[in-house]
Amino acid sequence: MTKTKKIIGIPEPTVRRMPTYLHYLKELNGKGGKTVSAPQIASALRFDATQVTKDLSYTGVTGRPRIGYNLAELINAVEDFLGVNRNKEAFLVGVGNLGTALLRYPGFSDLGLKIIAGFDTDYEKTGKEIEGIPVFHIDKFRDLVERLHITIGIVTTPPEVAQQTVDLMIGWGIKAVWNFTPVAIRTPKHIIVQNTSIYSNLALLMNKIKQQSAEKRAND
Amino acid sequence: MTKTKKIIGIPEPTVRRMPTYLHYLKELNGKGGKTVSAPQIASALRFDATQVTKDLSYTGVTGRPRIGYNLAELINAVEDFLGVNRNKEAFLVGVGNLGTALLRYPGFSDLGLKIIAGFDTDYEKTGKEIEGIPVFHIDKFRDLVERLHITIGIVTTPPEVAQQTVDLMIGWGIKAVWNFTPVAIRTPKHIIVQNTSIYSNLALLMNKIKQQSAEKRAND
DNA sequence: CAGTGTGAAGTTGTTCACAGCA
DNA sequence: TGCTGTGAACAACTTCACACTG
Repeated sequence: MTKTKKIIGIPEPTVRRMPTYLHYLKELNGKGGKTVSAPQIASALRFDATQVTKDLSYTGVTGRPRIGYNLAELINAVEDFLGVNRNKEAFLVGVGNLGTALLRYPGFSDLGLKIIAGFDTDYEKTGKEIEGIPVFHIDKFRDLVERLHITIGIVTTPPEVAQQTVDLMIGWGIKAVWNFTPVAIRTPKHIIVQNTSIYSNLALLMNKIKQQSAEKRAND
Repeated sequence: MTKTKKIIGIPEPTVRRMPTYLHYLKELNGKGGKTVSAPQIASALRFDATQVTKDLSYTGVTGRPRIGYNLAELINAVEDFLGVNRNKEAFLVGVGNLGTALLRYPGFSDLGLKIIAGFDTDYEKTGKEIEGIPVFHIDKFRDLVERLHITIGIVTTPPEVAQQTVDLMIGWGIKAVWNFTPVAIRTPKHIIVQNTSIYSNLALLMNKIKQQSAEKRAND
């Protein structure tokens, strides 16, 4: 049997919401909370209570009626779900504005990602460290990926060179790509790609604004 | 009649995809293309062809069988849809790593957003310019919002102060908030909020990686 | 035919309704 | 009574099927 078994099947929106839960739960924990209920989470986060229950059920925790979930246990379960402990390492290519900001960003470790090095083609940018993370010339990428067994590549290059950068990265052994450019990247099917476009979110914002003013106009 | 009419009702995923279309269409245009078909777009972007057709239909353009869409016309329609021309102005609060990167980001104008000024509480950061955009102390916010009629606020503060920052901004006249913190912000219902969490995307990436290794293990 | 455009079917995600429990 | 947990109804989005056109 060659058929690939589908193992988990967690709804994508659920995964998206997990970091939000984690953030809130940690905040609660910081305030000394011991238990938390789904309705409580829902009202704080403006989610639907049933949805919270369903989402949390994917982590495997089980709560108690009238009481809710044990906070520490729940935090652990969510962290486990997100794989915070696995502590994956990544390389980042394209040390421009966005790339630099990501290198400086302290929060990735909260979700178990550590950026080990940055790379660029511009010799002006290489040879330094940013927040303790070294920036190398792209020439070093291949060698370092192999030696350090890095499998995740973050792409923050200009869009024009995004595809060729990813092609190279994959050739050099990268298995998962986090793409911050607006380019729709082509990869072999076994490569994991996560696109993160600030533009999509901006488009949503602008559209909401447009819609609201249209409604206001219509109701005059 | 006080009932609020629902005017448009465009699917959110469609709005999200629009900037991707726009980017690809402009690229095509740069190469001298004159027409483009939905299947062509779909194969380049790895989308479903019917979905492309449906998405584009929301812009109001109409294509021709056997030929496709007029490229220039289509780009115009998509830009119009996204409101690129309306050219909205925004203030940004929290000139840290991410805030600085956003101030430096050249691409927002592609979608009609212009960041006019940055604000921070830290006097170390104020009084300078970043990429030509002045950074003021938060004390100046209220006055400038009123004088310049700014309605969009971008929040890149530390999470701990995100809620209070937004409360202030709204008190001072901001109508739409683009929130880059992981905090679920509470606002009056007439305020527009767009959350953009890098963590959600990272969670998605990590989850895909986890799932893939689970599948591989299961198929051994 | 190779494309547009659309109504209908299928799939995925959300919300409701309620059984079970302490 | 206030919560968990779940099966069923509902809503949103995607994909399919096909009629239509130059």
